[in-house]
Amino acid sequence: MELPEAKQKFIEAWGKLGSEWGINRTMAQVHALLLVTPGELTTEEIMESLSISRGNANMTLRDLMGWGLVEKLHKAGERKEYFFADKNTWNIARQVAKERRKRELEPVMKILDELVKVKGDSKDPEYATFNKSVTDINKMAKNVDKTLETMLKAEESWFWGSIFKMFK
Amino acid sequence: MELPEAKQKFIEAWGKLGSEWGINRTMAQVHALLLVTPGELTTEEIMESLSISRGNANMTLRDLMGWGLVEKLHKAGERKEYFFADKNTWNIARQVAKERRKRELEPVMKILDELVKVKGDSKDPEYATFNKSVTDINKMAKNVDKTLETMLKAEESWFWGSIFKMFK
DNA sequence: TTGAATTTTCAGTAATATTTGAAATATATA
DNA sequence: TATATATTTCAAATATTACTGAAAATTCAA
Repeated sequence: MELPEAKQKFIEAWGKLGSEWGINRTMAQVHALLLVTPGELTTEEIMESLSISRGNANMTLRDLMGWGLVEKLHKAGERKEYFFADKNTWNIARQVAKERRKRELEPVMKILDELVKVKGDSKDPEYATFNKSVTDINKMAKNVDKTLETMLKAEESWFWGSIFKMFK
Repeated sequence: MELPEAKQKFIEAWGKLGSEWGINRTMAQVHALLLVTPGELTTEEIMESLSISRGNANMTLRDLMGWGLVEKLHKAGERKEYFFADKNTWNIARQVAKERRKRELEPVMKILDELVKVKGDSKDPEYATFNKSVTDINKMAKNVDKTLETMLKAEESWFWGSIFKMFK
């Protein structure tokens, strides 16, 4: 396989994976493009390369910056803005984990905390079932949250090293 | 908060979380409904409870069974089918991990394995950047895969216990 | 078998999400 | 300040995904 085709495949695969995980395809594709590009790209080049409109490119890049995955660069004497992605895979994973934790896990945990407090007659199967499910899910959410917290602070090699000690 | 309202909130929250993670809202809601219901429900009861059509209920239940999250039950002398969910949270997490690994991680890993093999001139920044990103992502994917494998085999308390030893 | 009860299918419709493109706004330079 | 260049916005168009409802198929008891 030649490089241009390989890049294309990578962009497609990353886009598909993103869409399966609630991230819009174009956003994942722009990210992928920047990951396999040395240096920086202009909006124009991204539009061209992925055949997307100016508006789409602009909004997508803004979103990616909001996720902390992409940054802007101004070159001296140039009007155009240049975009590049952090290519450190561990940083990417952490950044995604951090944002999803904040945007999705936290709100759900807030609701679960409310629901765990709901009182009722523990002899009533309706209540007992509700309470058990909510309590268990709440515990799991807290475990996931703690694990993410550790991950966010960790060095990559330490983190996987610790994980793999589990196998033995 | 009263039980019926609390159930409603739980179903909504689970549905929202699902949709943020690439699982359709109705599917997550039906699952949530079964999680807070003691015993089993018929298609009719699910339709009624969530205000969805027969067709939707039928397809959603089939999908949930495909994910291994819901099972059918036949009661002696009855024509109707009854549905219930496994309420063990650890089983649910494992089941979801297992399916997503198979459906999404595996296909991506197959592509990454191809892309890692692509040859080129390591002096060429285009190639070097592509190769580094793909190789790094491939490594991370393999680490995630191994971790999932461990999780799939593990007892809940052992798994979290091991994870939390990492904190110290 | 027959037929009532139940489940399944799927074409058509509805709801959501994404994308476009052109106008409005902003910005740097001369 | 004027002008060319670049960015942003957002209503409308398109594409994608999910849902409905009724017809077809299946199932089982009589």
